[in-house]
Order: sequence, then structure tokens, then C-alpha cells
Amino acid sequence: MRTNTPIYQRVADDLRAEIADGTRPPGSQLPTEAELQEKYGATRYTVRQGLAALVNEGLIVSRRPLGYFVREIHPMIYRPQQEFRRKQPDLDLFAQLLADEGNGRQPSQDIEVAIVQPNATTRDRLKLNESELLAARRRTRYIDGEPYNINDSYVRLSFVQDSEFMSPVDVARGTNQVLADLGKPLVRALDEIYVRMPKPEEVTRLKLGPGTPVAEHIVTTYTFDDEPVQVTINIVPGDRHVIVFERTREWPPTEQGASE
Amino acid sequence: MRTNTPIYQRVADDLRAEIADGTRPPGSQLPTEAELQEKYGATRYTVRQGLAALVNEGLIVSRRPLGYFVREIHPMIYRPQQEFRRKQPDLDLFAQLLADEGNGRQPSQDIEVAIVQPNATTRDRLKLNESELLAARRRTRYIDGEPYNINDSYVRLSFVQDSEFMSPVDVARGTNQVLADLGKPLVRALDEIYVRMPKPEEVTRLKLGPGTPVAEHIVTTYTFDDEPVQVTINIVPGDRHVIVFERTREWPPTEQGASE
DNA sequence: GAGTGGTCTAGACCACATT
DNA sequence: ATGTGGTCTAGACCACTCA
Repeated sequence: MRTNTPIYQRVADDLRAEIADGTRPPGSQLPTEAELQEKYGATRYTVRQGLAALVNEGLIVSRRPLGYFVREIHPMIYRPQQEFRRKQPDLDLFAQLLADEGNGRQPSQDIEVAIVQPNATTRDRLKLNESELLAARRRTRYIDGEPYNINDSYVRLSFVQDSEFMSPVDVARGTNQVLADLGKPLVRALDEIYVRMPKPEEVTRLKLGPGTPVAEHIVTTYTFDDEPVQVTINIVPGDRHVIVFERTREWPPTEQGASE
Repeated sequence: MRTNTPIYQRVADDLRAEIADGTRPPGSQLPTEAELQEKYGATRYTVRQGLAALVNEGLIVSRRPLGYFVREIHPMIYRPQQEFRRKQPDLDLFAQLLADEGNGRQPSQDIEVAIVQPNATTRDRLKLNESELLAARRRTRYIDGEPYNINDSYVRLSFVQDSEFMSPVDVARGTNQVLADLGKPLVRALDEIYVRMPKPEEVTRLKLGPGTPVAEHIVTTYTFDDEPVQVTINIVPGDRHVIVFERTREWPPTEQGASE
């Protein structure tokens, strides 16, 4: 049997194995390109190809001109359920979640509001006709000044014009409460999660490193009579979040519960 | 202001823009490396760097020796909720989901059972002590022969030894029913979703192209008295799935619902 | 056989953080 | 000042699929 593994693959495989088995712990420095050239008797191009593979897997990062380092990740909890159910009017949910975790990191956010034309995503989900405009409430959320996620909400402009929804500051009672007060209580939500590589705009807005995928979490919320009211698009970087939710069912299952 | 964008970046940016605006639709062929060299007056290395960037974003694929093509994706629905609640004993859930979608694709699966030592993930979630062994039930699911996802379940060996759980064929009534019959009805689930690039083993097992992230969906299921019974690890390729679930809440919210 | 992308060599100049 | 990685040139040989 021939062993025709390309050299750059062997570079990648060897380093990956050392990272996986703990020989090279998170934060530790990898050999320099020059050292790898020597070790494998290959040119710079070839060892760079191997390193690039690991970068694109999100395993290592290059900190020029210091060298390559094993990536460290610190995911925080992202909880769609709690977000939907929250009621406490004092803090923003985001702050609550952090408080849950009991660490001392400082949350903050940017809020921007705008009037926009629907794109395909929002138009389909809100069942809009062509001409209808949307109110957009766009938030970027930070921890200790580092961006953590993007949270953009869209509602028919006619529903929220001149309401607090359009005010680019934190709304203490929550925008869902604002919508409820306007006669649109949200009682049902449909969640979709797409997993993909980020768009360049998201890379810059969230300062994403290479090899960092994102979850696009789209929430469509409805009133009792199944009228879609709001679409929220969350962009959640994979290296900074775990998405967590809980489910229960009655036992033994009723016909109702079982057929759902 | 200087415009010092590297050439390979311009190659990538130009092509990405053309893909985004529909000039280059999914499935269409991109210029060859030679054509791009000519267009940008650069060497092969440089245009390859630009193309590699798009490959790693999951936007294009190389089909040697045909050339580069804009990627086509066909996501199917992945529904954690239904999976948990399902009851119908005739079909495997997987077949049900496809039936829901009404397309004619043919599902199939490989099933493997094994006795394994717990790894960190399963040990933490099942609160195992050192020596305890696990029954592993590993499934790879296919559509029309193409792998779609991985679904590995782990239960304390002592719970399921000599039960149907250990039989490497489809269990008509569902393995959750088997556990219920063994006195471990599952009434609560904790879901965690991690978004990351795949490990090499996952790349081969699921035939993933470069630039394809995965969701690692870990479900820990509990009895009424919060005893963890089963850990299921699903590996869900981002290019073939949308994760979908629904939520409702009572309105107006009760104290109970609100503080949850 | 022609043309594609995959792998690789052997050089070069540059920007930049640390020392 | 040194050494790092970032960008780039100009070649080469190969494996593979398609006509």
C-alpha cells in the first residue's frame, strides 16, 4: 500500500492530533513556519497550506507577527426559550443571562432603528404585500466591549410607528410588551436555525476569525390567531455561544401530546 | 486614502458579489484559474488564494478537473421537538420528517451498537462514576444514499443490557419506548447546540465539502425525578438542514410562566 | 489529447509587534 | 533590529475527466 498523503496534509494531521490529545493546549504557541519547513523538509508554501487548513477548521489562529496559537474559546449560554418567556422588566435579558452565569463580564449594546423595505426572508414570514414597509430595530450586543451577537427585529411599520419600538434606546419593559400594549400580544414562536459560514459583513460586524461559523436564528412570532407580527434575526457566532433550550412532555403521553 | 486591498481579496470579493447578486446562480461554472490569472494579471497562486477563500466560505466547490462551480444547497427540515414527542410506532421518525416534506427521496440508515467507556461529554451529562460502561447506539442516516446526519445515543449499559436497545436494527416502537418499558420514561430534555467546523472523522463519515460547518446537537433526557438517562449526540451538517422548533406561552402570562 | 485543478519548489519584498 | 506571518512571482509535474 502506498502512502501518498500530501505533505501539507501530514502537517495538518500531526498538529491536529497534538491539539486533540492535549499535547498542545489552548493558548499555546505552535511551531513557526520556519520550524515546520525544517521538520518536514518542505517549502514555506507547503507548510502554510497545512496551517491554513487548521485555521479554516477554527482550531488555530495566527497572531502576526507572533506566530500561530491554539485557539481558546469561551462560549456563553444563548437561550432562545428564556428570551421568549422573559418578563422581568428591569434588566435587558442579555444582562440577565450573564448574571445567570455569575461572571463579572460587562454587557452593553448598540441600538439602531430604521425604516426598511422587506427582504425575501422577512416578506415571506410576515406575509407582506409588495409595498408594505418595515420598522427595523437592530442591536449589536457586546461583552467587555467585544461583539457577541446581532439581533435585528422587524415589524410592520404601521403597527409600531411613533411607539417605543422606534426609539433607539433600551426599552425597559421589553419590546414584546410594547407590541402587546399595541394589541399584538405574542403567544407563539417559530424558530429556524441555519448553520453556515458568515458573510463578510458579519465577519467585520462581529469581528469573527477565520474558521468561525455562525448560527442564523430566525424567530417568527405570532398572535393567538396566527397572525405573524415580528421577525427577529439573530446572528450567533459559533465560537462564543452554546444554544440551550429545554423541553418537557406529559407522561404517559396523551393522544394530544403524542400526535403533535 | 490608499486602496491596498490584496489581489486575492479582490478576486474573492468580485466573485462573491456576482454570486450574491445572482449574476452567477447556484450550479453555474466560475471562470477557470487561467482566466482569472489573465483578468487580474496575477499568478496562479494568487487567484487560487482568492478561490480558496470562497471555498472556505462554503460558497463554491471545485469539481476537478471540471472547474469551480457555485454551490447548490438543499436543506431539509430537522425538528428536535418532533423527535422528542413522536409516538407513532410504525415508521422511524426520520422517514416521517421526509414524508412531511412530501418529496420522493429515499431514507435509509446504518445502525451500529457498541459497549464503550464514557467520554467527558457523556460522563458529565449522565453523572457517571469512573468505571461505569455505556451502551452506544450509533446511526448514520442517508437520503438517496447520501449521508444526512449522525445520531449517536448513549445509555448506562446496566439499564439496557439484553434489551432491544442493543439490537442493531430499527426498533419499531422507538428506543425511547424501550427505555420507558424498562422503567425509565423520558419526560424532560435539555438541548445544547454547538456550532463549529467538523472534525476530519465527521468530514469523511458525512462526506462534507470544505466550508461546511456542523451543528452538534446534544440532547440529555431525564426521568420525572431528574435522573439523566440518555445522551444523544446529533451531528447535523449545515448545508443540508434547517433546525426548526416551535414555542408557545400562555397569555396573559401567569407568574409561573413569567418567571420561568 | 487537451485542459482542468492539486501539489510543490525556490525564491522575493513587506508590515508589524516585541526586544 | 529581529523574526514573525502576509502577499506575490515564475516556474514545475501530476491525476483526472471529457471529448
